[in-house]
Amino acid sequence: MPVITLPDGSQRHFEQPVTVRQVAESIGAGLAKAALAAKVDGHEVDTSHLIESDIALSIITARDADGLEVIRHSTAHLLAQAVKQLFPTAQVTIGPVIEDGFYYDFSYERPFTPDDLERIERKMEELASSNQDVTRSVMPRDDAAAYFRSIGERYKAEIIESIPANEDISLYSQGEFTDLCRGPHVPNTGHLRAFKLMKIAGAYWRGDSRNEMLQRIYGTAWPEPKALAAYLKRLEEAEKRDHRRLGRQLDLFHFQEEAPGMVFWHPRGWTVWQQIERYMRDLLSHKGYQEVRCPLILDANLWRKSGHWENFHENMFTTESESREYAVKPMNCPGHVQIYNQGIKSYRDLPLRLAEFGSCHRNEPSGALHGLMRVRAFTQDDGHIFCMEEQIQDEVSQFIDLLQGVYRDFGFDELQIKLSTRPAKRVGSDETWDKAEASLKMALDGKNLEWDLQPGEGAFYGPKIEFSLRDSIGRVWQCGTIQLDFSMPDRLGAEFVADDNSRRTPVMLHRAILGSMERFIGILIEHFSGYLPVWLAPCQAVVANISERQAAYAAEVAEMLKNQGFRVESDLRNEKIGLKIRDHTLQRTPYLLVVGDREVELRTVAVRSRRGDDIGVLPIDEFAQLLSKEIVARTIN
RNA sequence: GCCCAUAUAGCUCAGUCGGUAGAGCACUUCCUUGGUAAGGAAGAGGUCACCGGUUCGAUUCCGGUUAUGGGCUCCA
Repeated sequence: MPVITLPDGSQRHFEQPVTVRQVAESIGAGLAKAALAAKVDGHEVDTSHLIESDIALSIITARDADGLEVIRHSTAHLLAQAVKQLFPTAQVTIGPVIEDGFYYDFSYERPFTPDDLERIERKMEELASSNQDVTRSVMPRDDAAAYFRSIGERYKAEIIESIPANEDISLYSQGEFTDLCRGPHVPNTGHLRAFKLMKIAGAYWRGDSRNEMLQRIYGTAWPEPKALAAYLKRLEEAEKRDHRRLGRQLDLFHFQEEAPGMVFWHPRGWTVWQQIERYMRDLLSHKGYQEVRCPLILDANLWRKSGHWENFHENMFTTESESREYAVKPMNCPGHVQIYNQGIKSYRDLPLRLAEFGSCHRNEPSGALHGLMRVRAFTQDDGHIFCMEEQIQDEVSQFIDLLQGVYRDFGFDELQIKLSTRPAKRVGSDETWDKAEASLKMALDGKNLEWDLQPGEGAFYGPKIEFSLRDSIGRVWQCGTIQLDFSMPDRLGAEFVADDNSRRTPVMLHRAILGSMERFIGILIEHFSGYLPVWLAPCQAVVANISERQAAYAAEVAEMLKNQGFRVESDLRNEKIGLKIRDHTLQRTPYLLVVGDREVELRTVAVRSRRGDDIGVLPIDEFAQLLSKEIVARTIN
């Protein structure tokens, strides 16, 4: 005689065991119809679940986040069912829910084609509208494994066999199709009415590149068609802000076949770069860093000593001359250690902070390249701090302040922090790791920051903190990092004279705020959808004349503003003002200064923003003040 | 690196069931001197990514290469 407590605190008494569905019916017919699954004392169950004892129950519908997951998971099963019907020899593997949808991996004799995808989707629609009941059954593990082997599902059987032998396995069936699954699932395929198959891709079995490549089908699923349409719209909008597309449209950079993964920066793109570099340079010099510059090519023996050759030599660009082997630097730290090693350092010299806009080359796998986000030639806003163990916490703390200020200035308000601690394979004593991890924790907690622990995820040479920012459409990008290194200073022979006249090895902190300049600019372009803040915009204002009569004045205004240090161009083309407005608006130029006869006479400019706002008619120096203010404040508009 | 797809004018894309190609925008010239998101006309522009094969003939079919896109794996 179960007593069921509902989320609102009310209780329902039943004379005998009831299913979730019956409970829902007792509350209302609408809820019974909408019920996809339920939570019983926090555990997710199907609507067919039988309740025999007193529990707390909440019904899950499509409106709940959990409900959406159920829909997506059930849609993945629907996909598998459709594939099995159309391609009986295909074997099913796994089909999990992912952000915005799901995928399902199949093993099949040939890759699926876009045509197949359409056929599968049509079949899914057919199956969904045939309103098949989805039923759950339970089987001992070995029986389940034997069952899947008997129907030729080798991968499923393998998955089941990796589950402990004494556990029961739950299976879900709809029509002729049965799949291993923890559940829960929708009670009937009729609940699945807004889905779309998105793409096909190869994926390795169990995520291991040594294994067979499976056919993965990605799909998206939503509670209703409207939500699906909104999602597709969202994808379209995201595509419009793709930095590769904007890079071409705004004439910022290009790639070409002769230099895969390496950027040709155009004047406009390079202007953005220079603004960022100048900003960082000023800031770092105020924060006690000294900027340096190291050779791009170094003897392979140095990379052997640093340990990089052993681990990454496949990914390094190499060259040779006069029988000597060299490598193009994939990172800057060994170079910085060479600078540190010149002369004898005293503990009084520490912390010593070296910074470099370090040009690095890594021969990334061709398939990994992606616009500015993953390149082979990149520039890190790199820095290395040589210090004593007891200085770590303070340095980390200062670094976090610096980083937060930088992200704020670039218009990122949300920060995610992860602390990665000692991995199984590591160098350095436990005592050193204890101290190092504690310093990082204390630095974070000292600022009241929220952070996630990633145990075991640190580098073999030391623990690290990673900083990610969230962009305007919610994507998270890891940019900043600070890593302790107990290994390299020792390997490369860095030391200092301590206050007791002993020789000691300094701790080295690797740190970057933007990460890679290329990638960061890519992120900025997408974050702002090309509407870079005035302080970063390659061109801050264009002076456009209405007719030829004002050409000289327009050129004069542009010249005056340029002389004051603003990035201003003039547009004296023999075109209507409407066209010029369109062109420069599409170019995301923050301000368009229109000059006609009226403006010439009063020596003013009619100011229009790229958002289409009429700022009014201003004297030239008043506009210059407005621009200055925005640049200093790093206003985002 | 692996799987799939794609590669035609500066850009976005048509097209050729095998007979060496077309649009819009951009570009050049001319007309127009126009007040807040596209004024008009004419012209020029392509080894159809590259290499090879089949064929009387290949941009088209086949194979390879390279690059790009979407994934997978990887990212010191």
